[in-house]
Amino acid sequence: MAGKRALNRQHLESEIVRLGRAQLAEVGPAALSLRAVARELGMASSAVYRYVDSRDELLTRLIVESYDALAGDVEEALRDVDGDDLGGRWFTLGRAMRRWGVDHPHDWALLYGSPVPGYAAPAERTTDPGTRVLMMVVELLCDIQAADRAAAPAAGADEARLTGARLQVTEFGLTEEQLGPELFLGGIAAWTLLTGSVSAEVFEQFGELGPSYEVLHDSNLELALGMILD
Amino acid sequence: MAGKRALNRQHLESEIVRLGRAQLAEVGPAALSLRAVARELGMASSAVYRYVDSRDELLTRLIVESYDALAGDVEEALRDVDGDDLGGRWFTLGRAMRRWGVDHPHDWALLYGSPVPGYAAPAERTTDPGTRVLMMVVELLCDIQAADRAAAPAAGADEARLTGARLQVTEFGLTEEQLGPELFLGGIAAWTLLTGSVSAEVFEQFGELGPSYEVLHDSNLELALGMILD
DNA sequence: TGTACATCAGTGAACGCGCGTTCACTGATGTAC
DNA sequence: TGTACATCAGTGAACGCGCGTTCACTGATGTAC
Repeated sequence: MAGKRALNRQHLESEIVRLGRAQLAEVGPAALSLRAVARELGMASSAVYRYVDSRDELLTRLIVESYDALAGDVEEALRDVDGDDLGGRWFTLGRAMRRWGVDHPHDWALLYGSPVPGYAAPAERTTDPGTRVLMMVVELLCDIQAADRAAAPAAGADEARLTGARLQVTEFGLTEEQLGPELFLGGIAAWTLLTGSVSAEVFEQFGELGPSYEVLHDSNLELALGMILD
Repeated sequence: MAGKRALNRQHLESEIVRLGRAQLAEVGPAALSLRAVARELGMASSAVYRYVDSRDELLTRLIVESYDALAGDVEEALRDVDGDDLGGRWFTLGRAMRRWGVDHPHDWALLYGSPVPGYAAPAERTTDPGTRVLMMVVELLCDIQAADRAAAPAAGADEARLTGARLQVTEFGLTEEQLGPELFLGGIAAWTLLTGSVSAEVFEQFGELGPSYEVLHDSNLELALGMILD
């Protein structure tokens, strides 16, 4: 039995998320409206409540789905790269991330932009998908350390900074043998520069530079890599 | 003559912006409402139109005022620093910027977060205040070059990247003798890492790390400095 | 296979609220003579 | 200094629109015997 209802349900659930995403692109997360989705679906506004608990829940679904789409793209890009090519992995990851951000600017804003006022993402649903790409970076960092190719540590790293970093490394479930504090700090900076670079383009912080943003991003990736590798 | 009207006008204009800023912090830029401001002012909603052209104009005023407040804070912090202490200038600028962002998270979001859907900032009013801090970084870069203390350029900077950078340097009204393309690219990366670092904290992208963010920021500043100085 | 009952999908009205902006108007402040 | 007129501030009603969410209800799909 196909299960007419089950099928319809599946279809409508995905339609709602799809239309929600279109909404998002037009009016932004703060103005995301269930009524507008219902309208577009040709249903009474009350009907969508059969499929979605509330406006905020739709937002959560959009967030989770976006994190997964981004991580999926990055993962796929990394599949074609030789694991031993540490620098190549970083560039590939960084470029795939930019690609996704530029292709889905509003989804990028949802993940890495300003928080939505009045909405708090439920950690138990967003944390795991939200850290997938970061985890790939951490993996890369560990491989860099294993290959003994970590960048020379920054000059002025005092003790306070290093003990803080050690703490956070253990919070990731890693030991210092797997990921030293200096390399960890370099990784955080590299990650921050990476996301900042994509955000700068997506949010047009330098105006409309056009294709130059791609060149800038490569330059940023290069400099970021210098903080973790060599 | 004091000019009762002129005085009142001045007072109300600043009150409107002040209340608008409070609004912003509560509901975000997308939901910024003139009616709510009027309510808080105890006036009819139509009355604020004597002082503000439209909702979007209020948003513009908030943006311009925020850029100026941020730049003012940074400028003031820099006044206490020896101009020859190039590294000190960078740290001071970077820390002042973080301070302001952390103290005014919603204003930071307005300047460096997701664009407000349906609103386009009028370039003729926002560009100048919006680039004041960046200009201080550019000044620093020029001074670094003049002191012949630019960081060693990144390894893989190919010709395409450098000519792109040269173009942008001239768009800043500078010559290559004042600011070379490699240093310019380092400056962009440093700036991007700086804003990304503040945004990561303000937008709580690593969750609530608490005081660790300050330590991370210092680490990021240090690594960013390595891309421009030495 | 057919019937009886339970489940689910979708409706439409309602509640109570919000918004930006315009417009004709009253009453106070300012200005020119 | 006083009066006549012009300017400005603020009102309140209105237009036309939006929203999230609940609730009693109809009619279709599914299930157990």
